[in-house]
Amino acid sequence: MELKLYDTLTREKRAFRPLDPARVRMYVCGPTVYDFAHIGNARPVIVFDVLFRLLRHRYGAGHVTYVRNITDVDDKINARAAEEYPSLPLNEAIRIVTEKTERQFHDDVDALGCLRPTVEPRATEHVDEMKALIEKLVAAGHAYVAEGHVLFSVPSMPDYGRLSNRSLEEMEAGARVEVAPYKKDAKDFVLWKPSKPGEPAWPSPCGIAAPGRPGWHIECSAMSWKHLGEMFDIHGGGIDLVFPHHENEIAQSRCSFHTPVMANFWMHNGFLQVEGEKMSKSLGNFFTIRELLADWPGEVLRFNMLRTHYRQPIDWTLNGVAESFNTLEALTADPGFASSKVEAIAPSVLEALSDDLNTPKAIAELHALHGKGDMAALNTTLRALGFSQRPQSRRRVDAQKVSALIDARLAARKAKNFKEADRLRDELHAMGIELEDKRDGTTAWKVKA
RNA sequence: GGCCACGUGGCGGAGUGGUUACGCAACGGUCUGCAAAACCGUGUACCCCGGUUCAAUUCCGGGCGUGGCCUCCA
Repeated sequence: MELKLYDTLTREKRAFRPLDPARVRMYVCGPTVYDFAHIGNARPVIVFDVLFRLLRHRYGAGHVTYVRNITDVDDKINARAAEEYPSLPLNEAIRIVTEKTERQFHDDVDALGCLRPTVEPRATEHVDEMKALIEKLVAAGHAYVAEGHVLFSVPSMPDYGRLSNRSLEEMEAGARVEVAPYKKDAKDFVLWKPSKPGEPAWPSPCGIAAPGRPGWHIECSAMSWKHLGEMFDIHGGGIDLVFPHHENEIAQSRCSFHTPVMANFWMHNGFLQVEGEKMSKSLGNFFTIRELLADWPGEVLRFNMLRTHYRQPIDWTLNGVAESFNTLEALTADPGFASSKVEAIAPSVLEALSDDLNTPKAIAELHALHGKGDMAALNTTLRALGFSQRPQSRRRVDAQKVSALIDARLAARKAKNFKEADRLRDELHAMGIELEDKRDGTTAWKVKA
């Protein structure tokens, strides 16, 4: 069956046909590395990992190129570096912050069962490409130099705004920010700006004497160009990036290369709330991936994320995660799951995923395989979806104490002192220990989620 | 204010113009000293108001609610 994907640009679900089936190309906006990634950041990483796996399955692992950038030049990074390492030169502090954060990010998403992208380009290693694009845009009349800045001229692109479905006139009316005096038009955005002393700086393009640094959007145009070409198949990210980030990427890339589209499919994952409220530090419901991994296995977090379709809003709740633990534990109970490393996607699951990544449906199909007793298909499909191990509770227990209590309970049972036996079981239960009396007279136990 | 999503049983969530989604939880049963696990069984829900229709949760219009973007943000 064919793969159908929803395209934000055309607002329709349609058949996916790669420009070149021998090289399917996907770009996803990656993290700005200045702090631990939060659970909202995890959503696109997991969602597009599933898509990456699906594309590899359909076109062959060697025929899919997945690029996810690392933004390592940004005001927030500078601020964090200055704050954490005030005694170091800023550039050195920045390097420490970005490298450390990148490692943390990798550790976190590895634990979530995500494959590494084919390429993870860093913005600071693509400044030459950014400058080349900026030069092209100026030469083509789509950008201009003003007071050491280079600005993209939004009115120079008649169909600017198609992705976010807003017309130039509408944006005119909605302008709320104070307009910098050097801008020809309020909507124009920065491609290059001067660096303040001490800030990261590179020789400027377009004959600007003072050193500068790139604007926010140009890096993605540059890195996708370098690694995927002038046009490619899929561009993904969070729905909040539609405007202005992706809109501006499109403007930069299309006006540089005179292409009808930048990517054939624009995919955006929905937002995440926590316990029914917007996640924010002030509400105290802000969770980093790292914090959640302390309490829950990564595969449980992954499963919980995939229970909701990627375009739907997701309400991240403690109850939901606990339910995911139980469900995933049941689905991975077959001993064959742990022993086999074979990956394969069962036809029913493939069909669900091929319908715009319908992961809730796919999970229902996993339950159907489980119900039918088709454990081989279930196990290999789970692995293909990135679930590599059965969830283990993160509760810490004193195993010696547990076995002592269990021995005492077995003794009490033998003596038919059932009141004492039940009391001991309750005590263990309070510690999060679930008992299972086997037929052979022994007692197995496990730690609850 | 403009633009855009979403609103299904206790919870998650698929899907459909007329037939049981599925899962979790709960409840009943088998099993057990009692439990747990496992297995069997039990749930007729689709925000509101109009319209179209023989028939709407499903299509159309309006309303209400929630969230997102318009400024850094997945």
